[in-house]
Amino acid sequence: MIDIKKIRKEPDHIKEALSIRNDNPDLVDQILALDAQRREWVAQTDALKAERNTLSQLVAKQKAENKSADVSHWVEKSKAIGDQIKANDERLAQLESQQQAIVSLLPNIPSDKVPRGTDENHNVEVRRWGEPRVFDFEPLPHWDLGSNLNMMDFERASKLSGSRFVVLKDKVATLNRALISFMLDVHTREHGYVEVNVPHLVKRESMFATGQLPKFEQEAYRTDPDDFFLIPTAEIFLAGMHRDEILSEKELPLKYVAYSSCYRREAGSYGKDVRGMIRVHQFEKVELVKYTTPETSFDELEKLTADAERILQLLELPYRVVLLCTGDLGFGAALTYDLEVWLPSYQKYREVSSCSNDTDFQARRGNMRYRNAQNKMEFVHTLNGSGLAVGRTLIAVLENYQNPDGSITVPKRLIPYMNSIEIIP
RNA sequence: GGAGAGAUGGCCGAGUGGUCUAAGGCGCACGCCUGGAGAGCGUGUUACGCUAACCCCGUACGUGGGUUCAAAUCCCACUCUCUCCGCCA
Repeated sequence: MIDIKKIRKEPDHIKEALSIRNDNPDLVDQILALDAQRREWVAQTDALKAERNTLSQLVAKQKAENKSADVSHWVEKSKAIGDQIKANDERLAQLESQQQAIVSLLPNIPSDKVPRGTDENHNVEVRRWGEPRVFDFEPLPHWDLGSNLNMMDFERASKLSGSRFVVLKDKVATLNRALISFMLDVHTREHGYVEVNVPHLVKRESMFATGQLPKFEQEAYRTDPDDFFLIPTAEIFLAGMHRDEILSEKELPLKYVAYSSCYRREAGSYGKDVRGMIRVHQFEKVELVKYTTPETSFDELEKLTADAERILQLLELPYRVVLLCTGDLGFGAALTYDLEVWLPSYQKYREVSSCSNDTDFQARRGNMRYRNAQNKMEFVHTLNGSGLAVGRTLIAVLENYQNPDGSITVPKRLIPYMNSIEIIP
């Protein structure tokens, strides 16, 4: 959520921010018009309430002095004011909810460091790590590798659940589990994150706080009675844990890591990545979230990104880091680095992590504050990033570590997590 | 699913119709005191509106509605939390 005061003070800045994000800048004028009206009504209604209070006090005083005093004059006047207050309050509530509805549709303001651009073609590559392997045979895509091993089953997945699902079996299933444990261990033991195990069902307001709602309702799965949402990422929970709380500066930064399944409808991605398990309705992810002070959040984002990168380095998977341009930035993000791993069958780098600084955007929606050194309340900054998307990392391991005979060499660091198996099958 | 209890400031907690934004305590921040720390003393400690900003001032006791001249306080509905029983991985 963007601060209404900021919108009031620098409307042109916000309009600019909206238009470079391919969003509608006219929303700002709508908001300002509503806000001006709203404030006028607040002032007017407050004045009426103050007047009524004075009258009430007069009545009380008169009655205290003389039980039988005639106060009907005051009483009548007060009654009339009361009716007006009631009408005003109704109108005010209306204006408030209208304004709120539009403000909650505004995305975060991009940081100055974000390159301008309309779409992903304007993203800027920041660095590369590792050399894509040169194959002396034709590398297979992961769906062929998995099916040939009889460890990846798309037919049964779609028979039971439909398209965009996958069933992992045998040692590929174990490899998947190995990746999860490995990632969690590195982040908790070496990077100082606290492991959290989260519910996969959350209330509507939790989806609002992190920015998934109201704009992206069609992306989420919802349960019919009870109105729960299946989390599209553990971020919903991690970045919402301290909702309506006041943290102390001493405990910042807070660092959490959670492994969870993620559920996404992938509405509007028809025809995209239809083969394999690159884009499925249910996948697993290890998610990193930090709560920081405003002063340190951008430095902490660099560290968080490095923490995620470390997983790829330890697995010796070649990747690159991309700075997203304004047009490609997510709803709540002020600055985002994507990590993209090399996939031989695609001859391309594909996203395995997205690390963002959401600044105070989520903190405002979720009312998450801290007391600074001057004892003042301030909104915290929240950051999040995948560390990493497990399914896509699994794909990267299969494709990059494949052998001519269709077997898969287990990356060194995963061997202890694979019951010492060094090669699949 | 059945029965009950509760929701007040950063926290605990008092307040059952007017002088209550709200006692008392704790925490925290700042100042005084001190060689330093502690103790002690003093001041402050939410949001919105008004303001260039500060002060002042006004409004606000889970949410919404009702009764009343007047509601934290009485009535109704809702939401959420907790306890017990039942069911259950």
